[in-house]
Amino acid sequence: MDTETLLLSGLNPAQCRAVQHFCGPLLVVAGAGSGKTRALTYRLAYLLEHYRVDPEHLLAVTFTNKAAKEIKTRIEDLLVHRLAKQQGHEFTQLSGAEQNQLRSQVYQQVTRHLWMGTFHSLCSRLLRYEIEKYQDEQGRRWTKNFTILDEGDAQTLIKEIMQNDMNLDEKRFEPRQVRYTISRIKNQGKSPSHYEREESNYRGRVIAEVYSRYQQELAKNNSLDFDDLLLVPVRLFQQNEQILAYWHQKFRHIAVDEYQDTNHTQYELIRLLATNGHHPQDMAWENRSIFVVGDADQSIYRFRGADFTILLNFQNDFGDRLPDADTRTMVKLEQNYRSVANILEAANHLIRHNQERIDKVLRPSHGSGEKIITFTANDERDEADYILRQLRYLRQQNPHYSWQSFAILYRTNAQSRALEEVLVRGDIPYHVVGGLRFYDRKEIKDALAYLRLLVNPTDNISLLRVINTPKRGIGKSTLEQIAQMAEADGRSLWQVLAGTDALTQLKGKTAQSIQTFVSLIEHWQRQLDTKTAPEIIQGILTESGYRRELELAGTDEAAERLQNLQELVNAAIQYGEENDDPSLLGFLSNASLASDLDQLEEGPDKITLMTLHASKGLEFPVVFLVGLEQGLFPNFRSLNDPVALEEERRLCYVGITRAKERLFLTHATSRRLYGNRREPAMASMFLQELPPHVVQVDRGQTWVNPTKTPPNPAGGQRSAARQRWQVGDRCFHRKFGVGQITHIFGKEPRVHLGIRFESYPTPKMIDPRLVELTPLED
DNA sequence: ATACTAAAATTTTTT
DNA sequence: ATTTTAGTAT
Repeated sequence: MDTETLLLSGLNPAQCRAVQHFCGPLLVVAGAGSGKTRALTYRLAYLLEHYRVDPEHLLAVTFTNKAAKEIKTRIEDLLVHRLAKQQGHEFTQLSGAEQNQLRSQVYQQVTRHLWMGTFHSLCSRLLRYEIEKYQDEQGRRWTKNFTILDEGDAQTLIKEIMQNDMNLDEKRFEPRQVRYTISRIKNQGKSPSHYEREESNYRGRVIAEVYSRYQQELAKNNSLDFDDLLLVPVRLFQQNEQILAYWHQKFRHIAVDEYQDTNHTQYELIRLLATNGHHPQDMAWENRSIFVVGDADQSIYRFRGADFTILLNFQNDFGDRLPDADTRTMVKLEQNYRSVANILEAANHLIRHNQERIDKVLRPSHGSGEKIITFTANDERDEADYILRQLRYLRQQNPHYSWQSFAILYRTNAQSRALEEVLVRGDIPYHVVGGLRFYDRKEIKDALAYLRLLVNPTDNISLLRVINTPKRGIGKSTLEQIAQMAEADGRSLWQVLAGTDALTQLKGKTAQSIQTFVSLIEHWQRQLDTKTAPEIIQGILTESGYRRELELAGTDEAAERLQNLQELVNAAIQYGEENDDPSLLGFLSNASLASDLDQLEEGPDKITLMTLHASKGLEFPVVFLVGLEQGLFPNFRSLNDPVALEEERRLCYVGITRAKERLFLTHATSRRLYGNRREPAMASMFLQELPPHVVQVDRGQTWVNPTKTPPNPAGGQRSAARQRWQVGDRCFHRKFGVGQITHIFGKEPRVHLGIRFESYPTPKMIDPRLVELTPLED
């Protein structure tokens, strides 16, 4: 079988057209579940294998690091099979050693040369080569050891500037808001003075001032924030023709996934690389291409600067004006391979309520399936209980469902707590994606700060983080003195500490502590070229006393922290194995840019809890979409803003289209917020926007799948479960034995019983509709 | 310099 | 309700 057949078999005609695309622009409009990742992967493999493109010339931008890894692996798989065929073998029949040999050959020749990753990771990689040629409009410069500030660090820095340097009233200027505004200004490519000219009111002047000081701080710390990571390459390309020319000729074939979530800086970057600054319509596209994949209906990152009109404008931007341009520069993938027809119909019907979109429908490949179930709960606890019951029931009815088959999706991270409590109680294995990232944990940030300080001693933020962690008796007043000395002659904190003048000015004990700290750091710095990252981390943890402090604490929390630090060492080892020339710098970038989703490995069998945003690109046989309440989802901040409301609807569309077989939509009439109850909560408008004939309301009398016969967990004794219980009643439970009712929670028919069992020290909470409970006569 | 206590803020989504 | 921040006592 030749390459052509191998790579095109099993694809539909539209997918084939996308895969076979060689030069010029192509927009692939890919609805949810239409095999877009597959098309992208095969296209890249096809470029390499069929058109013989040198892997050096490919640039592929993915939305997550995980997606990049996946696509790389899949390309490797395709190429490995192909190579085996060429040598007259069937890959799967080769011995393990031979398979590994082929894999390593493909890796050495092809995949290791690919530039594939998120915008941020690709830019940080490019900047390790180029940043020393860059200077900003103030003439400030950075070195390749720059630190990447995460969102939290950026927030803290802005807050410090606002209260320490500028004495601003926090009531009038919320640091969060200011950070957000500055990020927006930066993404529009505006300097502080540029912004001030446009917004010359008081607020505008203040924000411009914070922005200006913030950039100054970043430069002083040799640091970049997430926005700079994208902006600096763009500026560099704009100010230096030769640099742009180099990268333009290197990246002859550019592919971008999730193009609808591209922001203006990212767009500019792609435009520059693809066109070398020429007008795209004057471009000669021989041996060059720009290939983007996206779906405007799944654009959900407007708050981060994403603008889906960039996708809608693609053909104007990169296409030509000839009459048949549309058919030559666009492919539509509308065949959905993921979900049953009922779910697709609901998704199609919902999204049609949006004004600002291009009409498109997803065509089903499967039968209608079960109806979508909606359920109204009393509160978030009741909602979680309902899900627990359904989980058990579905598992019991369908042996092919494992825990991995289920996902619970919600609008806000805070909603996970109530769900988790019930899942723990119900003994259901689960994991939460998002929320607190691994790299955001205190102990991990501390360890990373040590590493950052080693490679980038000008990084004051990291220095301040570690100088007194663990406690060394170097306190606030000492640091203030040092900061003043640094300020006075424009040195960094490290330069002052490492210099001789600081020690002479400070008192004996403090000076001693500082001397010890400085020697430690210098000691580790000398190891940078000889030791590996994991070795250095181990050294830091031991020699700094960090590990000992945790060991002495002896609490569960400390034990967990030690465990996490060990995980960090493991992560560094793994990074070393996965990368050709592993460097500490690379590991640090990786840590700054890793998302929680990237950590998500194929692990033990668990159900998944995550936000709707995090679920993008994933699929599950059964999806529970919870908290469908007006004000929560759609979020209250979007209720008066039609544009924001449409984004919420797209988010709902994304959620619905994650489901392959079953979809459950729940809402609660009352929900806890800030500790007090907020009610009544109206059902989400999105529920009214679903086509009624594919929806089945679950009223709770039958907690079972209403389209089938009710289950009978009590084995014909269901009437027993219907009994009205009273406090003091005695009962028998299959597992816990004889007990007595002590409490009744909730009102019929959804009650929970507090039961004290003779065999159990504390009262158990039992749902009589869920477990068999036989009444006993006194 | 650090440990403890009271108040005040938090919740939209994230590379 | 929980978690972060500011203030005070040791």
